[in-house]
Amino acid sequence: MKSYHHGNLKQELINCACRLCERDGYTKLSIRSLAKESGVSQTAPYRHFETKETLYASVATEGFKKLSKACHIDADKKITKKHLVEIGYNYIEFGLKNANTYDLMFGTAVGNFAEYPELLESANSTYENMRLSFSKLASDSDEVIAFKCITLWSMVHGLVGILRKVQVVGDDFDEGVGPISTASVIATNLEDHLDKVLTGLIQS
Amino acid sequence: MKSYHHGNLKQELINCACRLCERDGYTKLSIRSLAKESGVSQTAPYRHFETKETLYASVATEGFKKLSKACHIDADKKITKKHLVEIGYNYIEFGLKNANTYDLMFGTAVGNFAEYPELLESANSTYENMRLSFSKLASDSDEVIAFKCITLWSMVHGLVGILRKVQVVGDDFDEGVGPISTASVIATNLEDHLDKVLTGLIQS
DNA sequence: GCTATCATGTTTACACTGCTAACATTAAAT
DNA sequence: ATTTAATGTTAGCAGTGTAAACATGATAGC
Repeated sequence: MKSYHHGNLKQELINCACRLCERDGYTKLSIRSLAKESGVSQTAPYRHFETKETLYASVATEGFKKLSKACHIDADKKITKKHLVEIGYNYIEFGLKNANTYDLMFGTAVGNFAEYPELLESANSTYENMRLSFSKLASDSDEVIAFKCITLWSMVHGLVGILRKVQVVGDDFDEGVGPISTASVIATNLEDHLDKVLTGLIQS
Repeated sequence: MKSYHHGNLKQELINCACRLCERDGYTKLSIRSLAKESGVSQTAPYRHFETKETLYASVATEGFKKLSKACHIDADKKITKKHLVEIGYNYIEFGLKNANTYDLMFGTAVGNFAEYPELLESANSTYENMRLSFSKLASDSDEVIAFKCITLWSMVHGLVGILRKVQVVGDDFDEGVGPISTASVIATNLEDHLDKVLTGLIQS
């Protein structure tokens, strides 16, 4: 006894899209398959998402919320360098374990965040969280804090990219000092690595 | 008086694809439009590229060759830290000026480089060039050299990603210490920034 | 030089996609 | 109770990747 109106279609579409995006990558996701999965007509999603990019933006928004949570450090306690390393580590872990969603968040599938207020908000809040943590480590100026924060972010962001690129090739290629094995070494000693870089960053 | 056989179709398709990919982004590129552009039937490209991914791989290969060239330092002269900063700067410049091609090289459009020998070769050779430059700076062990090299690479790779993501939003958003203006500061002082990070890296 | 072969190009066709327009149903507002 | 707006459906367009069957012509062996 299915009613004509679904009742909760938008949220169900988003949930479904998040699941399928992460499972198969966002390129494999089609609005039509999504509609079928929710037992609704092919064009029903268009009542809730103007274009496919709008749907992508919703998935990316969810992604930033999860990333925010993964990188959150309890604000009450005193922040040490160890905490920052932890943030970086958690960031990288998120990027590697949610690789397909991560692509949607940082790739070009969603062109301009400013067109999607919720997305812009969730992305900015991820940044604000990180910045707050840095601000509790030392009494730097706002500019220096922001600078360090962006430096850490680009560092871990870059590592996610390189590690992923190198992982898929497989490790029977460059025994020794090639990019694959080197990246592996970095990956297995991530905390050490982040610690070194952050030490340089914090002291300067 | 056009002959049935084109004569140089494969190379023309690659050139055309490189141009269109960089102009419109690889998602806008279709095999059919490419064929039309070369004045040939819709399915002719399939005689030269098994799938669309194979075509992508060719474009990415060209990309790595250009990147290699952009990051090349003349091997004869003595390498100083300044040269490494220059490499990093050139890398970032390439990533920003060839953003769409860069996506193809480091995104997920081409899944596994190992399936495309020429691509794997050109990507590895980019890495080897960089590693060679590092090896001429100090007498580190191969492992340390590789480590530093991957660290610089992930650093600049991450900066390209963050800078691009933040650029499209526009700079009338977060006056002061938001990610946009901070990234702008880093961008306009790229040499300084790389110098700082590299100094920490080289001394450790 | 003649012919068989094979690389390369064409035509046709299928299943899929994003998206629009016109219409149907029902919940909410007046 | 009636109007209206939100949400759903159906039909259809133009475009896509790709496979199969066929056409053409360059080239290799006789």
